[in-house]
Amino acid sequence: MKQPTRTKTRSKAVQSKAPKSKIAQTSDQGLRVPATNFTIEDVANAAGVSVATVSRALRDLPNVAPSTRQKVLDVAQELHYVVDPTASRLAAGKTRTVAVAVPVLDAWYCAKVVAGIEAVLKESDFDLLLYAVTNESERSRFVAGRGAWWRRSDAVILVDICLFEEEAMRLADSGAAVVTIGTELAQFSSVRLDEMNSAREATEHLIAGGHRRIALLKGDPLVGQFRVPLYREQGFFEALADAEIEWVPDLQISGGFSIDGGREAMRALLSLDEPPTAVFAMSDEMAFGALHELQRQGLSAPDDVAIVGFDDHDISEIFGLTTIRQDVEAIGAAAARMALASVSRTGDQSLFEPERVVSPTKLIVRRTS
Amino acid sequence: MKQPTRTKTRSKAVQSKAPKSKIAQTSDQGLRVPATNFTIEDVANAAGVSVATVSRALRDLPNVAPSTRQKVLDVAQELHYVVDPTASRLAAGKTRTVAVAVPVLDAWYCAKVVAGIEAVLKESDFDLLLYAVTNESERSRFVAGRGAWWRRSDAVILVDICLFEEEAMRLADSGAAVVTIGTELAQFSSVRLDEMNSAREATEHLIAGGHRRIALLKGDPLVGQFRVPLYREQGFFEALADAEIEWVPDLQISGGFSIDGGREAMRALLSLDEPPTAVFAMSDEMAFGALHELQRQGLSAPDDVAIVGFDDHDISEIFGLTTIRQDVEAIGAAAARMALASVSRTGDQSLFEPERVVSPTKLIVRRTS
DNA sequence: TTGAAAGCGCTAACAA
DNA sequence: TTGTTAGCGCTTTCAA
Repeated sequence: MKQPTRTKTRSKAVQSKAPKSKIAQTSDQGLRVPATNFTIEDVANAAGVSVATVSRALRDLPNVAPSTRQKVLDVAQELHYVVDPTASRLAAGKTRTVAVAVPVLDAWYCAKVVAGIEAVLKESDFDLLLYAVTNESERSRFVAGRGAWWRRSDAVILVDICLFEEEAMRLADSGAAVVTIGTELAQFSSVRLDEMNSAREATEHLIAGGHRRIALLKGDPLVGQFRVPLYREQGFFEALADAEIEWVPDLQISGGFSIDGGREAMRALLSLDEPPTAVFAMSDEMAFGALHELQRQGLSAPDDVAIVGFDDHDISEIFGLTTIRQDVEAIGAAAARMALASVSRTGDQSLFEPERVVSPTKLIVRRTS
Repeated sequence: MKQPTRTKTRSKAVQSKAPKSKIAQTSDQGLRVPATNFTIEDVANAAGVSVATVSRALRDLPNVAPSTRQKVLDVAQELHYVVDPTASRLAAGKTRTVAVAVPVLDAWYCAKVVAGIEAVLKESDFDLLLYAVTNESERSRFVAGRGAWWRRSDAVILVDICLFEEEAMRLADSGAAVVTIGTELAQFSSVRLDEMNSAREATEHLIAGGHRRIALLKGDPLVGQFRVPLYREQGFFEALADAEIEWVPDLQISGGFSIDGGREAMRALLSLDEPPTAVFAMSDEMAFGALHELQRQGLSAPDDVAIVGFDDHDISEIFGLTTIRQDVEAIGAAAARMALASVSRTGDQSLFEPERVVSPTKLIVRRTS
């Protein structure tokens, strides 16, 4: 028969006290948290019950006598006992952790999303594993099959990560609950904006201001299923079409969603034979760069070129930037809630209908238009 | 005798193939990653060796015949086998994870630090658990004893988290390697700026510009051992003293390190009977707020009030803000490297001398001064 | 060089 | 209501 080596040293007689050997190491230092880590077995011995009972009591499961539960709680408290999350995970198969993947960490948008997610997870005592999935190779490693998050998290939230259909299928097979932000895939729950109408509204605002030569400051070339730039583009074009404005290809330029990119793009636009009188930037950060370039050339918005951005970045108000406001933290929070919901659902994840949330946006008119 | 229920179904005869039952579920779908998760035992069976050998082979341990190792590697590859990190942690006691605690997630500074940390951890295949430790109660829960990170991470990096001596001692006892950013504690390795001299340089720059009525835009009231504001303050005062400028208490005001706070503070300063002619803001974001308020009142920098910030935020250049530049990502990266170094060190952590890095800063003169 | 087997600390059937 | 015990999937002596 199996011989419980470790336990053997502990006397059954010890009742409402922790095993002698371990307590000794703690001594009577009062405040200090013991360097020794007690196990569930220590608690069981000290409380005079079985480990199973301790486990139940600590997790508020039914079928534990109130007095027993209290006893266990007291002992655990006294011993500063905390369940080892790793052991718990191994035995129960739950990690109480969600993995979050973002394309960049130090962009305003991503930081806000993560903040929104974290706040919600914290309420449920879930941990957050953070991954920057910056390029193609990182993405495919993360997504296909067993990324680092695998078996370390119950759910994964993809923030503006573009997936190919095949990758999506693999992810769906991974056993984790998946929620996407910014993209929408057949298999997963998602939260996104009504990109098209938001972009259309921004563009219509410019048109209403009398502009007919409007440039589009876009993001990078697309990969996978990251459709955000496409949708915004579509809204932009529809607005033009409705106003019967002819589209000039030269006025479409990429700014890579960055400040620097916006600056470069604006420079290019201004050097055109016939520069635009207005610019719709797909992100506020690109708009900042554009404003900067205007300023450098002694020009200003809206006098020389009107500008509308997208996001309502914390700093946009200072620039007086007209923009489309979105509540990024709320988006993160919503995604986190979906993730928690799927995790707590029992049964095969693929049997549940993906949930879809469209977060509202609002045109904020300021001075640059 | 112990009866291996699960294993029993697998025939010993199966040699260089995975157990029939599991393979069957995968079928011959080619690309799809099998829904079934293989275990080390499956690999062992398929390779015709013991689990111990698989474990050794996979971790590049010595005492494995080259041919055996290759065999194991091949089989593992074929089965898409990936070690379960949880089980591995439980058995080996290493998590390959570091916990990062920041006071806020959506501040420019914190996002950059986290980005720096993440980039380094990724290189070593370490995961990053992210925690926002916003208030006193969260801090004490995180730090004292067994926070959520406990036993889930080998190291913890505290970003501008203020600790009381007692809390630091508990943390030191926790068994995790600890690195602090922004603060310096006796027990832990740290990376910080030369706050005092940086602040002094900023102030001296203002004084050199002829200013004698200089306001100080500080952070919040202090808690624990978060000394950054104190050090910057000290540098500021020393510069004043050196120039024999008398200090006016009214000119010292808190802006909570936020844009809004900076705006409020500037408003208060401007409503003074004798407003300052210059402001040293302890962060660029507060400086942005201050600039905004100036602008609102039809004033500008440096004509009406000169402003110097601290950080060199991505957007500072656009505002033409004179500031103290720090390389925040590098700071995060340095801290991460220290954390990895301590983790890989064997033996009692407390026996090692804490490492201390002071990251350089630089005064960037622009238009606001 | 390899394998057998005892854990790591917990959860969850199943018995009692 | 409580206890016993077989795992969870891996690492690590200790033998062979």
